[in-house]
Amino acid sequence: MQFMTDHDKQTEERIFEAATEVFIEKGLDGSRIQDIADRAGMNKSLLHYYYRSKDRLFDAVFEMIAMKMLKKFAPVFEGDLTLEEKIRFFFREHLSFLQKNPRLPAFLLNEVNRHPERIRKFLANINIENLWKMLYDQHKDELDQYNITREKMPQIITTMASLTVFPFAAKMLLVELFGKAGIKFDDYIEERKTFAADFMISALKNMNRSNPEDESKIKKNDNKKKK
Amino acid sequence: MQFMTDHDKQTEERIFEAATEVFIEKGLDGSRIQDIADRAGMNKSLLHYYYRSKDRLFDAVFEMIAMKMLKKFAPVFEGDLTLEEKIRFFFREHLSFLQKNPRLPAFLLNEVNRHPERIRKFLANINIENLWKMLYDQHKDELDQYNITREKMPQIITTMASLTVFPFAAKMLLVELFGKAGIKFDDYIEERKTFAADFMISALKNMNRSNPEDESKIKKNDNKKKK
DNA sequence: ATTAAATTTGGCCATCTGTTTAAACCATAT
DNA sequence: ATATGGTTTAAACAGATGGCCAAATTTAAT
Repeated sequence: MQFMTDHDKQTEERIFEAATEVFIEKGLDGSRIQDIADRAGMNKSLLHYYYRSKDRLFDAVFEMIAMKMLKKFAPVFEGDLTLEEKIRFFFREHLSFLQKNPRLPAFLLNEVNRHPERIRKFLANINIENLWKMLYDQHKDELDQYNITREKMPQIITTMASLTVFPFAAKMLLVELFGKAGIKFDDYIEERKTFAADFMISALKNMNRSNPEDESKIKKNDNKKKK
Repeated sequence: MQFMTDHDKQTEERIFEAATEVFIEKGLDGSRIQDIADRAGMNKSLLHYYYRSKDRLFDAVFEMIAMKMLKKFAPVFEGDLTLEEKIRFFFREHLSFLQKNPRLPAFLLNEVNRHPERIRKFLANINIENLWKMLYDQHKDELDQYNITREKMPQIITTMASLTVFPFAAKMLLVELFGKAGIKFDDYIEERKTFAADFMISALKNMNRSNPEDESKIKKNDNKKKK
Protein backbone atom coordinates (compact mmCIF):
# COMPACT_ATOMS: atom_id res chain seq x y z
CA MET A 1 0.00 0.00 0.00
CA GLN A 2 1.69 3.16 -1.11
CA PHE A 3 -0.80 5.72 0.17
CA MET A 4 -1.65 6.58 3.73
CA THR A 5 -5.43 6.56 3.57
CA ASP A 6 -7.91 7.10 6.37
CA HIS A 7 -8.24 3.37 6.72
CA ASP A 8 -4.58 2.91 7.49
CA LYS A 9 -4.95 4.88 10.67
CA GLN A 10 -5.73 2.87 13.73
CA THR A 11 -9.41 2.72 14.57
CA GLU A 12 -9.00 4.47 17.89
CA GLU A 13 -7.22 7.35 16.22
CA ARG A 14 -9.90 7.69 13.58
CA ILE A 15 -12.56 7.79 16.25
CA PHE A 16 -10.64 10.46 18.10
CA GLU A 17 -10.22 12.63 15.03
CA ALA A 18 -13.83 12.33 13.96
CA ALA A 19 -14.96 13.05 17.49
CA THR A 20 -12.74 16.11 17.64
CA GLU A 21 -14.28 17.49 14.49
CA VAL A 22 -17.86 16.85 15.53
CA PHE A 23 -17.47 18.04 19.12
CA ILE A 24 -15.82 21.29 18.02
CA GLU A 25 -18.51 21.87 15.45
CA LYS A 26 -21.58 21.00 17.52
CA GLY A 27 -20.49 20.97 21.13
CA LEU A 28 -21.04 18.11 23.56
CA ASP A 29 -24.81 18.52 23.73
CA GLY A 30 -25.26 18.98 20.00
CA SER A 31 -23.08 16.04 18.95
CA ARG A 32 -24.52 12.62 18.22
CA ILE A 33 -22.46 9.51 18.63
CA GLN A 34 -23.90 8.31 15.32
CA ASP A 35 -22.50 11.42 13.59
CA ILE A 36 -19.06 10.63 14.91
CA ALA A 37 -19.31 7.01 13.82
CA ASP A 38 -20.47 8.09 10.37
CA ARG A 39 -17.63 10.55 10.00
CA ALA A 40 -15.15 7.91 11.09
CA GLY A 41 -16.79 5.44 8.69
CA MET A 42 -17.49 2.72 11.19
CA ASN A 43 -20.08 1.12 13.36
CA LYS A 44 -21.43 3.06 16.31
CA SER A 45 -20.52 0.30 18.74
CA LEU A 46 -16.83 0.70 18.07
CA LEU A 47 -16.87 4.03 19.86
CA HIS A 48 -18.01 2.23 22.97
CA TYR A 49 -15.46 -0.47 22.49
CA TYR A 50 -12.55 1.98 22.56
CA TYR A 51 -13.99 4.71 24.74
CA ARG A 52 -16.50 3.50 27.27
CA SER A 53 -19.00 6.29 26.77
CA LYS A 54 -19.72 9.55 25.01
CA ASP A 55 -18.60 11.46 28.09
CA ARG A 56 -15.24 9.71 28.27
CA LEU A 57 -14.66 10.28 24.57
CA PHE A 58 -15.48 13.94 25.04
CA ASP A 59 -13.12 14.22 27.99
CA ALA A 60 -10.29 12.77 25.92
CA VAL A 61 -10.96 15.24 23.11
CA PHE A 62 -11.38 18.15 25.45
CA GLU A 63 -8.14 17.45 27.27
CA MET A 64 -6.23 17.29 24.01
CA ILE A 65 -7.64 20.60 22.83
CA ALA A 66 -7.13 22.34 26.15
CA MET A 67 -3.50 21.21 26.24
CA LYS A 68 -2.95 22.26 22.65
CA MET A 69 -4.27 25.70 23.50
CA LEU A 70 -2.29 26.03 26.70
CA LYS A 71 0.99 24.97 25.19
CA LYS A 72 0.73 27.85 22.76
CA PHE A 73 0.92 30.33 25.63
CA ALA A 74 4.11 28.95 27.11
CA PRO A 75 6.69 30.43 24.72
CA VAL A 76 5.65 33.92 25.76
CA PHE A 77 7.13 33.30 29.16
CA GLU A 78 10.35 31.86 27.89
CA GLY A 79 13.25 33.41 26.04
CA ASP A 80 14.96 36.66 26.89
CA LEU A 81 13.02 38.94 24.59
CA THR A 82 12.15 42.42 25.74
CA LEU A 83 8.61 43.04 26.90
CA GLU A 84 7.69 44.67 23.63
CA GLU A 85 9.18 41.85 21.63
CA LYS A 86 7.25 39.37 23.73
CA ILE A 87 4.03 41.28 23.14
CA ARG A 88 4.59 41.33 19.38
CA PHE A 89 5.57 37.69 19.46
CA PHE A 90 2.47 36.77 21.40
CA PHE A 91 -0.01 38.49 19.11
CA ARG A 92 1.67 37.27 15.95
CA GLU A 93 1.98 33.67 17.08
CA HIS A 94 -1.27 33.35 18.94
CA LEU A 95 -3.37 34.89 16.19
CA SER A 96 -1.62 32.68 13.63
CA PHE A 97 -2.43 29.66 15.74
CA LEU A 98 -6.08 30.70 15.95
CA GLN A 99 -6.20 31.29 12.21
CA LYS A 100 -5.41 27.61 11.84
CA ASN A 101 -7.87 26.62 14.60
CA PRO A 102 -10.58 29.26 14.34
CA ARG A 103 -13.28 27.32 16.17
CA LEU A 104 -11.28 26.50 19.27
CA PRO A 105 -12.12 29.65 21.28
CA ALA A 106 -15.87 29.33 20.81
CA PHE A 107 -15.72 25.63 21.58
CA LEU A 108 -13.62 25.97 24.71
CA LEU A 109 -15.48 28.96 26.11
CA ASN A 110 -18.80 27.29 25.54
CA GLU A 111 -17.90 23.99 27.14
CA VAL A 112 -16.27 25.71 30.08
CA ASN A 113 -19.44 27.68 30.73
CA ARG A 114 -21.74 24.76 30.06
CA HIS A 115 -19.92 22.11 32.06
CA PRO A 116 -17.65 23.82 34.61
CA GLU A 117 -17.17 20.67 36.70
CA ARG A 118 -15.72 18.86 33.74
CA ILE A 119 -12.91 21.35 33.26
CA ARG A 120 -11.92 21.96 36.85
CA LYS A 121 -9.40 19.13 36.76
CA PHE A 122 -7.65 20.60 33.73
CA LEU A 123 -7.35 23.96 35.43
CA ALA A 124 -6.08 22.49 38.67
CA ASN A 125 -2.54 22.34 37.29
CA ILE A 126 -2.40 25.92 36.13
CA ASN A 127 -1.24 28.60 38.49
CA ILE A 128 -1.90 31.81 36.71
CA GLU A 129 -0.55 33.87 39.57
CA ASN A 130 2.92 32.43 39.07
CA LEU A 131 2.51 33.12 35.41
CA TRP A 132 2.00 36.85 35.66
CA LYS A 133 4.33 37.14 38.61
CA MET A 134 7.05 35.60 36.44
CA LEU A 135 6.27 37.93 33.58
CA TYR A 136 6.27 40.89 35.93
CA ASP A 137 9.60 39.99 37.52
CA GLN A 138 11.23 39.39 34.16
CA HIS A 139 10.27 42.86 32.98
CA LYS A 140 10.16 44.84 36.20
CA ASP A 141 12.45 47.54 34.81
CA GLU A 142 10.36 48.21 31.75
CA LEU A 143 7.09 48.05 33.70
CA ASP A 144 8.39 50.38 36.41
CA GLN A 145 9.33 52.80 33.72
CA TYR A 146 5.70 52.78 32.59
CA ASN A 147 4.37 52.97 36.16
CA ILE A 148 2.69 49.57 35.81
CA THR A 149 2.37 47.92 39.22
CA ARG A 150 2.18 44.21 39.88
CA GLU A 151 -1.46 44.63 40.86
CA LYS A 152 -2.30 45.52 37.28
CA MET A 153 -1.03 42.23 35.87
CA PRO A 154 -4.39 40.40 35.96
CA GLN A 155 -5.95 43.19 33.94
CA ILE A 156 -3.08 43.20 31.48
CA ILE A 157 -2.97 39.44 30.97
CA THR A 158 -6.71 39.14 30.47
CA THR A 159 -6.60 42.10 28.12
CA MET A 160 -4.08 40.34 25.93
CA ALA A 161 -6.24 37.25 25.88
CA SER A 162 -9.30 39.36 25.07
CA LEU A 163 -7.67 40.94 22.06
CA THR A 164 -6.85 37.62 20.41
CA VAL A 165 -9.60 35.31 21.58
CA PHE A 166 -12.66 37.52 21.22
CA PRO A 167 -12.52 38.02 17.44
CA PHE A 168 -12.56 34.25 16.98
CA ALA A 169 -15.15 33.59 19.66
CA ALA A 170 -17.36 36.10 17.84
CA LYS A 171 -16.23 35.10 14.38
CA MET A 172 -19.66 34.33 12.93
CA LEU A 173 -20.90 37.68 14.20
CA LEU A 174 -17.98 39.59 12.75
CA VAL A 175 -18.09 37.79 9.42
CA GLU A 176 -21.75 38.75 9.12
CA LEU A 177 -21.29 42.35 10.21
CA PHE A 178 -18.05 42.90 8.28
CA GLY A 179 -19.52 41.38 5.15
CA LYS A 180 -21.83 44.31 4.57
CA ALA A 181 -18.94 46.72 4.96
CA GLY A 182 -16.80 44.79 2.49
CA ILE A 183 -14.26 43.73 5.08
CA LYS A 184 -12.85 40.22 4.97
CA PHE A 185 -12.40 38.46 8.28
CA ASP A 186 -9.02 37.06 7.27
CA ASP A 187 -7.72 40.50 6.37
CA TYR A 188 -9.01 41.84 9.65
CA ILE A 189 -7.11 39.15 11.58
CA GLU A 190 -3.95 39.71 9.57
CA GLU A 191 -4.14 43.41 10.38
CA ARG A 192 -4.88 42.62 13.98
CA LYS A 193 -1.51 40.92 14.50
CA THR A 194 0.23 44.28 14.36
CA PHE A 195 -2.68 46.43 15.51
CA ALA A 196 -3.16 44.55 18.77
CA ALA A 197 0.57 44.66 19.50
CA ASP A 198 0.86 48.38 18.71
CA PHE A 199 -2.27 49.04 20.70
CA MET A 200 -1.05 47.09 23.71
CA ILE A 201 2.40 48.64 23.74
CA SER A 202 1.08 52.14 23.28
CA ALA A 203 -1.39 51.70 26.11
CA LEU A 204 1.22 50.33 28.49
CA LYS A 205 3.69 53.10 27.75
CA ASN A 206 1.39 55.95 28.49
CA MET A 207 -1.55 54.97 30.62
CA ASN A 208 -0.03 55.96 33.93
CA ARG A 209 1.97 58.89 32.71
CA SER A 210 -0.40 61.12 34.65
CA ASN A 211 -3.82 60.42 36.08
CA PRO A 212 -5.72 59.80 32.87
CA GLU A 213 -9.08 60.58 34.40
CA ASP A 214 -8.08 64.11 35.42
CA GLU A 215 -6.09 64.86 32.34
CA SER A 216 -8.90 63.89 30.03
CA LYS A 217 -11.56 65.75 31.95
CA ILE A 218 -9.67 69.01 31.79
CA LYS A 219 -8.35 68.82 28.30
CA LYS A 220 -11.49 67.55 26.66
CA ASN A 221 -14.01 69.82 28.29
CA ASP A 222 -12.30 72.65 26.48
CA ASN A 223 -12.70 70.91 23.16
CA LYS A 224 -16.33 70.24 23.92
CA LYS A 225 -17.10 73.89 24.41
CA LYS A 226 -15.86 74.66 20.93
CA LYS A 227 -18.55 72.52 19.29
CA MET B 1 -54.56 39.07 46.56
CA GLN B 2 -52.06 41.51 47.97
CA PHE B 3 -48.89 39.92 46.71
CA MET B 4 -47.66 39.60 43.18
CA THR B 5 -46.79 35.93 43.02
CA ASP B 6 -45.52 33.93 40.10
CA HIS B 7 -49.03 32.73 39.46
CA ASP B 8 -50.34 36.24 38.89
CA LYS B 9 -48.20 36.59 35.82
CA GLN B 10 -49.78 35.55 32.59
CA THR B 11 -48.96 32.04 31.49
CA GLU B 12 -47.22 33.11 28.33
CA GLU B 13 -45.00 35.45 30.28
CA ARG B 14 -44.10 32.76 32.80
CA ILE B 15 -43.18 30.41 29.99
CA PHE B 16 -41.01 33.07 28.43
CA GLU B 17 -39.19 33.84 31.66
CA ALA B 18 -38.59 30.20 32.51
CA ALA B 19 -37.42 29.54 28.96
CA THR B 20 -35.05 32.50 29.14
CA GLU B 21 -33.47 31.13 32.30
CA VAL B 22 -33.10 27.60 31.01
CA PHE B 23 -31.88 28.54 27.53
CA ILE B 24 -29.25 30.90 28.94
CA GLU B 25 -28.09 28.27 31.39
CA LYS B 26 -28.01 25.24 29.10
CA GLY B 27 -28.16 26.53 25.54
CA LEU B 28 -30.64 25.42 22.91
CA ASP B 29 -29.23 21.91 22.57
CA GLY B 30 -28.86 21.35 26.30
CA SER B 31 -32.33 22.60 27.25
CA ARG B 32 -35.28 20.27 27.70
CA ILE B 33 -38.82 21.47 27.18
CA GLN B 34 -39.76 19.57 30.30
CA ASP B 35 -37.21 21.57 32.31
CA ILE B 36 -38.79 24.78 31.15
CA ALA B 37 -42.28 23.55 31.99
CA ASP B 38 -41.09 22.45 35.43
CA ARG B 39 -39.47 25.79 36.12
CA ALA B 40 -42.63 27.57 34.99
CA GLY B 41 -44.67 25.18 37.12
CA MET B 42 -47.02 24.02 34.43
CA ASN B 43 -47.83 21.28 31.98
CA LYS B 44 -45.47 20.69 29.11
CA SER B 45 -48.25 21.01 26.56
CA LEU B 46 -48.82 24.64 27.44
CA LEU B 47 -45.50 25.53 25.90
CA HIS B 48 -46.76 24.14 22.61
CA TYR B 49 -50.05 25.92 23.01
CA TYR B 50 -48.45 29.36 23.29
CA TYR B 51 -45.32 28.79 21.25
CA ARG B 52 -45.71 26.23 18.56
CA SER B 53 -42.39 24.49 19.10
CA LYS B 54 -39.15 24.53 21.03
CA ASP B 55 -37.47 26.31 18.14
CA ARG B 56 -40.05 29.10 18.02
CA LEU B 57 -39.82 29.57 21.75
CA PHE B 58 -36.08 29.77 21.48
CA ASP B 59 -36.30 32.31 18.68
CA ALA B 60 -38.53 34.53 20.80
CA VAL B 61 -36.12 34.35 23.72
CA PHE B 62 -33.09 34.87 21.54
CA GLU B 63 -34.56 37.91 19.84
CA MET B 64 -35.37 39.51 23.18
CA ILE B 65 -31.86 38.93 24.50
CA ALA B 66 -30.19 40.12 21.31
CA MET B 67 -32.23 43.30 21.33
CA LYS B 68 -31.55 43.89 25.01
CA MET B 69 -27.84 43.58 24.30
CA LEU B 70 -27.90 45.78 21.23
CA LYS B 71 -29.89 48.57 22.84
CA LYS B 72 -27.15 48.91 25.41
CA PHE B 73 -24.70 49.93 22.70
CA ALA B 74 -26.83 52.71 21.26
CA PRO B 75 -26.22 55.46 23.89
CA VAL B 76 -22.53 55.44 23.01
CA PHE B 77 -23.36 56.92 19.63
CA GLU B 78 -25.68 59.57 20.96
CA GLY B 79 -25.06 62.63 23.04
CA ASP B 80 -22.34 65.20 22.46
CA LEU B 81 -19.76 63.80 24.81
CA THR B 82 -16.11 63.96 23.84
CA LEU B 83 -14.52 60.79 22.56
CA GLU B 84 -12.85 60.16 25.88
CA GLU B 85 -16.05 60.72 27.76
CA LYS B 86 -17.82 58.31 25.44
CA ILE B 87 -15.15 55.70 25.99
CA ARG B 88 -15.41 56.02 29.75
CA PHE B 89 -19.19 56.00 29.51
CA PHE B 90 -19.14 52.88 27.37
CA PHE B 91 -16.91 50.83 29.64
CA ARG B 92 -18.70 51.91 32.81
CA GLU B 93 -22.19 51.32 31.49
CA HIS B 94 -21.54 48.22 29.46
CA LEU B 95 -19.61 46.43 32.18
CA SER B 96 -22.32 47.38 34.68
CA PHE B 97 -24.91 45.92 32.36
CA LEU B 98 -22.92 42.71 32.04
CA GLN B 99 -22.49 42.52 35.80
CA LYS B 100 -26.26 42.24 35.98
CA ASN B 101 -26.41 39.79 33.05
CA PRO B 102 -23.17 37.87 33.34
CA ARG B 103 -24.22 34.88 31.26
CA LEU B 104 -25.40 36.79 28.22
CA PRO B 105 -22.06 36.95 26.38
CA ALA B 106 -21.37 33.23 26.64
CA PHE B 107 -24.94 32.42 25.65
CA LEU B 108 -25.03 34.73 22.65
CA LEU B 109 -21.59 33.84 21.34
CA ASN B 110 -22.31 30.16 21.64
CA GLU B 111 -25.66 30.23 19.89
CA VAL B 112 -24.31 32.47 17.14
CA ASN B 113 -21.54 29.99 16.46
CA ARG B 114 -23.75 26.96 16.82
CA HIS B 115 -26.71 28.15 14.77
CA PRO B 116 -25.54 30.93 12.45
CA GLU B 117 -28.62 30.71 10.17
CA ARG B 118 -30.87 31.44 13.09
CA ILE B 119 -29.25 34.79 13.86
CA ARG B 120 -28.78 36.10 10.37
CA LYS B 121 -32.18 37.77 10.41
CA PHE B 122 -31.37 39.67 13.60
CA LEU B 123 -28.14 40.94 12.15
CA ALA B 124 -29.76 41.98 8.87
CA ASN B 125 -30.93 45.24 10.41
CA ILE B 126 -27.57 46.25 11.79
CA ASN B 127 -25.20 48.21 9.64
CA ILE B 128 -21.99 48.32 11.60
CA GLU B 129 -20.24 50.33 8.94
CA ASN B 130 -22.59 53.27 9.49
CA LEU B 131 -22.00 52.84 13.16
CA TRP B 132 -18.27 53.35 13.14
CA LYS B 133 -18.48 55.85 10.33
CA MET B 134 -20.76 57.93 12.52
CA LEU B 135 -18.46 57.61 15.48
CA TYR B 136 -15.51 58.55 13.32
CA ASP B 137 -17.20 61.60 11.82
CA GLN B 138 -18.37 62.80 15.21
CA HIS B 139 -14.84 62.73 16.56
CA LYS B 140 -12.77 63.36 13.48
CA ASP B 141 -10.85 66.19 15.14
CA GLU B 142 -9.78 64.16 18.12
CA LEU B 143 -8.97 61.10 16.02
CA ASP B 144 -6.95 63.13 13.52
CA GLN B 145 -5.00 64.53 16.41
CA TYR B 146 -4.10 60.96 17.36
CA ASN B 147 -3.39 59.95 13.75
CA ILE B 148 -6.22 57.42 13.80
CA THR B 149 -7.55 56.87 10.29
CA ARG B 150 -11.04 55.73 9.41
CA GLU B 151 -9.60 52.40 8.29
CA LYS B 152 -8.68 51.61 11.87
CA MET B 153 -12.26 51.87 13.13
CA PRO B 154 -13.12 48.16 12.77
CA GLN B 155 -10.09 47.27 14.89
CA ILE B 156 -10.98 49.89 17.47
CA ILE B 157 -14.65 48.98 17.75
CA THR B 158 -13.95 45.26 18.06
CA THR B 159 -11.24 46.00 20.58
CA MET B 160 -13.73 47.83 22.79
CA ALA B 161 -16.12 44.92 22.54
CA SER B 162 -13.29 42.48 23.33
CA LEU B 163 -12.37 44.29 26.50
CA THR B 164 -15.85 44.08 27.99
CA VAL B 165 -17.27 40.90 26.53
CA PHE B 166 -14.35 38.52 26.89
CA PRO B 167 -14.08 38.55 30.69
CA PHE B 168 -17.71 37.48 30.92
CA ALA B 169 -17.53 34.99 28.07
CA ALA B 170 -14.60 33.41 29.95
CA LYS B 171 -16.05 34.03 33.41
CA MET B 172 -15.94 30.42 34.62
CA LEU B 173 -12.33 30.20 33.51
CA LEU B 174 -11.34 33.43 35.22
CA VAL B 175 -13.21 32.64 38.42
CA GLU B 176 -11.31 29.36 38.60
CA LEU B 177 -7.91 30.82 37.76
CA PHE B 178 -8.33 33.96 39.87
CA GLY B 179 -9.57 31.94 42.83
CA LYS B 180 -6.15 30.46 43.47
CA ALA B 181 -4.58 33.93 43.39
CA GLY B 182 -7.13 35.30 45.82
CA ILE B 183 -8.70 37.63 43.28
CA LYS B 184 -12.47 38.05 43.25
CA PHE B 185 -14.13 38.23 39.84
CA ASP B 186 -16.43 41.05 40.93
CA ASP B 187 -13.51 43.16 42.12
CA TYR B 188 -11.73 42.48 38.87
CA ILE B 189 -14.73 43.71 36.86
CA GLU B 190 -15.14 46.76 39.05
CA GLU B 191 -11.49 47.61 38.47
CA ARG B 192 -11.89 46.91 34.79
CA LYS B 193 -14.40 49.74 34.32
CA THR B 194 -11.65 52.31 34.76
CA PHE B 195 -8.74 50.16 33.61
CA ALA B 196 -10.26 49.40 30.23
CA ALA B 197 -11.13 53.06 29.67
CA ASP B 198 -7.68 54.28 30.71
CA PHE B 199 -6.10 51.57 28.62
CA MET B 200 -8.16 52.39 25.56
CA ILE B 201 -7.60 56.12 25.79
CA SER B 202 -3.90 55.77 26.40
CA ALA B 203 -3.54 53.46 23.44
CA LEU B 204 -5.44 55.74 21.08
CA LYS B 205 -3.48 58.80 22.11
CA ASN B 206 -0.08 57.38 21.46
CA MET B 207 -0.13 54.43 19.13
CA ASN B 208 0.56 56.41 15.96
CA ARG B 209 2.75 59.05 17.48
CA SER B 210 5.62 57.53 15.54
CA ASN B 211 5.98 54.17 13.91
CA PRO B 212 5.69 51.97 17.00
CA GLU B 213 7.49 49.06 15.41
CA ASP B 214 10.63 51.06 14.72
CA GLU B 215 10.56 53.02 17.92
CA SER B 216 10.23 49.94 20.07
CA LYS B 217 12.90 48.02 18.23
CA ILE B 218 15.46 50.73 18.71
CA LYS B 219 14.67 51.76 22.23
CA LYS B 220 14.23 48.30 23.64
CA ASN B 221 17.21 46.65 22.08
CA ASP B 222 19.32 49.00 24.17
CA ASN B 223 17.59 47.87 27.33
CA LYS B 224 18.07 44.29 26.35
CA LYS B 225 21.79 44.66 26.04
CA LYS B 226 21.99 45.76 29.66
CA LYS B 227 20.69 42.41 30.95
C1' DA C 1 -77.78 29.75 33.56
C1' DT C 2 -76.33 28.43 29.15
C1' DT C 3 -73.28 28.48 25.63
C1' DA C 4 -69.11 29.13 23.33
C1' DA C 5 -64.46 29.91 23.43
C1' DA C 6 -60.08 29.85 25.54
C1' DT C 7 -57.00 27.53 28.52
C1' DT C 8 -55.01 23.56 30.90
C1' DT C 9 -54.19 18.76 31.71
C1' DG C 10 -52.74 13.94 31.28
C1' DG C 11 -51.80 10.51 28.29
C1' DC C 12 -49.83 8.90 24.17
C1' DC C 13 -46.83 8.37 20.13
C1' DA C 14 -43.06 8.23 17.03
C1' DT C 15 -38.58 9.12 16.99
C1' DC C 16 -34.10 9.61 18.65
C1' DT C 17 -30.08 8.43 21.51
C1' DG C 18 -26.56 6.22 24.29
C1' DT C 19 -25.62 1.80 25.54
C1' DT C 20 -25.55 -3.32 25.66
C1' DT C 21 -25.44 -7.89 23.80
C1' DA C 22 -24.44 -11.59 21.01
C1' DA C 23 -22.88 -13.07 16.94
C1' DA C 24 -19.63 -12.59 13.04
C1' DC C 25 -15.15 -11.59 11.34
C1' DC C 26 -10.24 -11.76 11.12
C1' DA C 27 -5.43 -12.21 12.05
C1' DT C 28 -2.10 -15.00 14.31
C1' DA C 29 0.03 -18.86 16.62
C1' DT C 30 0.12 -23.64 17.18
C1' DA D 1 -6.60 -26.63 9.74
C1' DT D 2 -7.93 -25.19 14.16
C1' DA D 3 -8.15 -22.61 18.13
C1' DT D 4 -7.61 -18.23 20.33
C1' DG D 5 -8.20 -13.54 21.27
C1' DG D 6 -8.87 -9.21 19.62
C1' DT D 7 -11.93 -6.47 16.57
C1' DT D 8 -16.18 -5.22 14.14
C1' DT D 9 -21.03 -5.47 13.10
C1' DA D 10 -26.08 -5.81 13.36
C1' DA D 11 -29.78 -5.85 16.23
C1' DA D 12 -32.14 -4.58 20.04
C1' DC D 13 -33.12 -2.11 24.46
C1' DA D 14 -34.40 1.38 27.74
C1' DG D 15 -35.01 5.81 28.63
C1' DA D 16 -35.68 10.29 27.08
C1' DT D 17 -37.65 13.77 24.11
C1' DG D 18 -40.54 16.85 21.20
C1' DG D 19 -44.86 17.00 19.65
C1' DC D 20 -49.89 15.89 19.44
C1' DC D 21 -54.68 15.04 20.80
C1' DA D 22 -58.84 14.52 23.16
C1' DA D 23 -60.86 15.38 27.30
C1' DA D 24 -61.39 18.39 31.27
C1' DT D 25 -61.52 22.84 33.27
C1' DT D 26 -61.87 27.73 33.46
C1' DT D 27 -63.34 32.15 31.60
C1' DA D 28 -66.29 35.25 29.25
C1' DA D 29 -70.42 36.51 26.74
C1' DT D 30 -75.26 36.26 26.20
